[in-house]
Amino acid sequence: MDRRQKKTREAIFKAFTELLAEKNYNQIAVQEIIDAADIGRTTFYAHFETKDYLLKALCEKLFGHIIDTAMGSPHGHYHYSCKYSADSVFLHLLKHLQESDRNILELLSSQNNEIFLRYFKSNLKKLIITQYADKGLLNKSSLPEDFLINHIASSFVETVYWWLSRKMKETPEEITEYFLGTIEPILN
Amino acid sequence: MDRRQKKTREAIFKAFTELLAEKNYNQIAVQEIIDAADIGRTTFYAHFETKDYLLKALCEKLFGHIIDTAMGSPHGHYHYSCKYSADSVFLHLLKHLQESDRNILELLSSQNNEIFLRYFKSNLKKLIITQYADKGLLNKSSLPEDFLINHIASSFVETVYWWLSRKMKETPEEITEYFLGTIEPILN
DNA sequence: AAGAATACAGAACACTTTGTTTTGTATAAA
DNA sequence: TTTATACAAAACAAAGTGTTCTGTATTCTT
Repeated sequence: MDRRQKKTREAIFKAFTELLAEKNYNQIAVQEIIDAADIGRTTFYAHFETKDYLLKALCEKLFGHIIDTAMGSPHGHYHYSCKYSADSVFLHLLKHLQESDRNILELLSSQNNEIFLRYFKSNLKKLIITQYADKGLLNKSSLPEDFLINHIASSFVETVYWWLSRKMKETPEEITEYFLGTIEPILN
Repeated sequence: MDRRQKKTREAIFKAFTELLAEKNYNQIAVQEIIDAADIGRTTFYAHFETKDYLLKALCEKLFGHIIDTAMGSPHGHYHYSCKYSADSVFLHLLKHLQESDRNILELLSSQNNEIFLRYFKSNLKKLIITQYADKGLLNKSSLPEDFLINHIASSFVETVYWWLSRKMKETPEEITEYFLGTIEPILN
C-alpha cells in the first residue's frame, strides 16, 4: 500500500475518532472530518464512499483484532491460571478491552456507544457459537439454543457497557464473576 | 388544544411513523416528512424544533401509555390466572405490546429498532426499580443491585427484540417463561 | 537515477437540505 | 361578529453533498 494512502487513511481515522468522542455520529459532517484531517475533499471520497463506510471500516479496525485473538488463541496468552473452559474467553475479552488503546474505550463510553456495542455484539455472537454452541454446551438448558446465544451475547455486551459507564471501577476478574453469575445458573 | 394543531400534529406523526417503518431515521429528511404530511414548511417547525424532538415526542406517545399502565395497575387487568408477583409485570408488558396498534411493533421491528428499544429500556429500568428493587427482591443475590437492575432490563428488552425479529412466533406466555428462565435462577 | 504511475490539493460545479422570514388567508375560539 | 392564531406559500442565506477538472508532488518501478 502506498505510503501516502496509509498516511491520509490514518489522518481520516484519527480525525473521525476524535470527532466521535466528542459529538454525535449523525451530527458529524463529512466536511468536518475533512477539515480536521486536513485533506482535500476529493481525497476523502477516494478513500471512503460514504460516512457509513468509514464507520464500518473503523469498527473492523477496532474490534477485528480483539475478536480475532479471542477466537484464535483464546487461552494461554495470559500467565495467571485460568481453567481451559469456554468461560475464560470472556475474561480474555475484558482484559483485552482494558489493555487496548484508549480509542476503543473512549468510543464505547461516548454518546455513540450504541453503534460500537452493536458491532461488538454481532461479532460476539459468532464467538459464542464457536465457543459454546458448537461444543454442545447449550443443549443442557430447556431454553432454545438460538434464544440462549442471543441472551449470552446481549448480557455480556450490556455488562461491558455497565462496567464502562461506571468508569471500570472493578477488575476484569470481578466483572467476569458478575457476568458468569448471571449465565452459569442457566446452563446447568 | 386547537383542532388545527391536533390535526397537523397527527399528520406529522403519521407521516413520520410511515417513513420510519421503511427507511433509516438518519436518512429521513425533514422535507420528506413535510411532503408526506402535506403541510407547510413553517408549520413543521412551529410544532417541532428539530427532527430529534419529533422522535422524542413519538417515543413518549408510544411507550408512555404502555409503561404507565404497567406501573399503575400491573395486575388484575387480565382475566386469566396469574400469581400476584412482580413477575407478571413482564407478561403484562408483552401482552400490551402484542395488542398495541401495529405502529409500535412495526417500529420496533424496523431498522430503527435500536432507537425505540433504547427508549423502552430506560423506561423499563424505572419500572424494575419500582417492582423489584424497592420491594427488596434484589437483595438475595450476591450481585450488586445496580448491576442486576441493568441486567434484568437489558435481558427483557433483548428478549422482546429476539421475539419481534422472529415474527412473534411464540405466545407472550412462552416468552415470559423463557425470560424468567434466565433471571429467576439468579434471584434465588 | 529516470520515467511512469498515481495520490493528492484546490477550485468549481449543480444539487439538496436546512431553518428563518415575510405576507396573506382560512379557521378556530371569544 | 370580532379577535386571535394556525396555517400556506414563497423566498432566502447558509451549509453540506458528491462529482469533475487541472496541475503538482510523491511514490513505486526498473
